[in-house]
Amino acid sequence: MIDLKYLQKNFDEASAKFIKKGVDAQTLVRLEELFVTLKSANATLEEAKAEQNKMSKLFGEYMREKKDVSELKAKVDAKKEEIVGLQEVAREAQEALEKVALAMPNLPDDSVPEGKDEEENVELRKVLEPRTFDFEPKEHWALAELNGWIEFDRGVKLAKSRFAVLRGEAARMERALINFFLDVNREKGFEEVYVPFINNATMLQGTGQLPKFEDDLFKIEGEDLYLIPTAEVPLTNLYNDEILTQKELPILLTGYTPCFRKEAGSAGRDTRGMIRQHQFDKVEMVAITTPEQSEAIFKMMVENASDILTRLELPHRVVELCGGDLGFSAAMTIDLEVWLPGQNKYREISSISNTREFQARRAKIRYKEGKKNVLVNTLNGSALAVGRTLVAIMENYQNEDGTISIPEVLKPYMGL
RNA sequence: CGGGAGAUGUCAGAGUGGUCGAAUGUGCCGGUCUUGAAAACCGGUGAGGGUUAUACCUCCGGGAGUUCGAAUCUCCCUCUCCCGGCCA
Repeated sequence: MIDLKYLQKNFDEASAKFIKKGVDAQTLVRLEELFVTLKSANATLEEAKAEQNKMSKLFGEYMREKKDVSELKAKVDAKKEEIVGLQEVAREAQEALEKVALAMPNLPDDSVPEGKDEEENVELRKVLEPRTFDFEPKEHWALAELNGWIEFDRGVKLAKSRFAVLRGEAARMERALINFFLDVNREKGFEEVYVPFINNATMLQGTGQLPKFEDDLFKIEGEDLYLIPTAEVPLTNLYNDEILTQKELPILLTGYTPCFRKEAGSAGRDTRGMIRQHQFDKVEMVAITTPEQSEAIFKMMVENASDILTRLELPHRVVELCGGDLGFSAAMTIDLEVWLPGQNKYREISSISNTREFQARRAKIRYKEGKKNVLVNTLNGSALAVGRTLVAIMENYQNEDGTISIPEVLKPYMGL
């Protein structure tokens, strides 16, 4: 959630920033109006309540002094009726504001490059040279079939399209990758956490998936519960509605979870293979920091994810997202894209974002700075997406006969 | 899933219709004392909104109701603990 007071006081500045993220001015004007309306409705209501409270206290005095209360009662009753109406006005104003405000994306940082979509993202650097093949490298689904690693059709049978089954060595590599990622993250100071894979609506709203992206989530029928689309949800909301001490910050967390996404809007893209599935594994990093700490932690998280790819000897590049490509909650995002020789392009394998106070305001995560309660900064990033790493290993480590070599760092994890 | 008890500030725990945002203890922060620490003593200390700052409003698990007035009474829901059932 954005800071409505900031919006009101610095309207022009805020709208300039929002334009970078593709929010139209009309919506902003409306939002500001709703905020002003709510404030005045509340002021009127509270004034009436103050009068009523005062009269009720008087009532007690009258009773004690055995004075006649019938006149006072009549006045209070009239005031009560007035309050009912005012309350309704205030409630409606509140709902109208929330509806718009909760659907409003985060403001991008000043440093974020201008741009409409992913075409205008900025490559910061490349890490490791892509290997040269003396044969035509295959795409991962072809390799999956040759090696009996992935069964797409049986996954579809068990659930529906975009579910897959990993078999044998592939299943073991999936598990090995999870352990490897968690170990590296732990080395870097992240605490390993195991969380529920099902969270309630309040938590999903805290991190920004609800109410706007309900269609992308798998909901449990008849319950106020959803399958998590990323570990960012449970890890960040671990501290939902809490006030932390400054001493305990920064909090660095890592956890493995499967992720469940409907991605209704993605039909037609990456329909083949493992790139876009309804269920996938991911190891996530989450940081809860003071505003002063978050820049440095953000860099560290990017370095860490890049380091993991380097240890796996997977060529990749570091890309800064432009304003138009930023996600809903992010103030800035850096993606890591891994080289896929079969597809002959770089594909996203990690996304690291600083949401600043955006999620903290929604999830009410604060820390004590002296006497004051201050919103934390929350950051999240993949380290890494497991399924896509498997794909990258398949394509980068393929041999001419279609077999796949195992990366050195994974061998101990696979008992080799 | 069945039976019983409960949900109050960091925690523990009082409060059963008004003067209670809430005793007391504890924790935490600041101070005195001390070479330093501990102990002792003194002071401060819930959250959100609102205001330049006060006023003022809301919150005692959540929601609805009774009442001039609710932490306190009624109803519904959720959660926790104990007993039983079932179970990895």
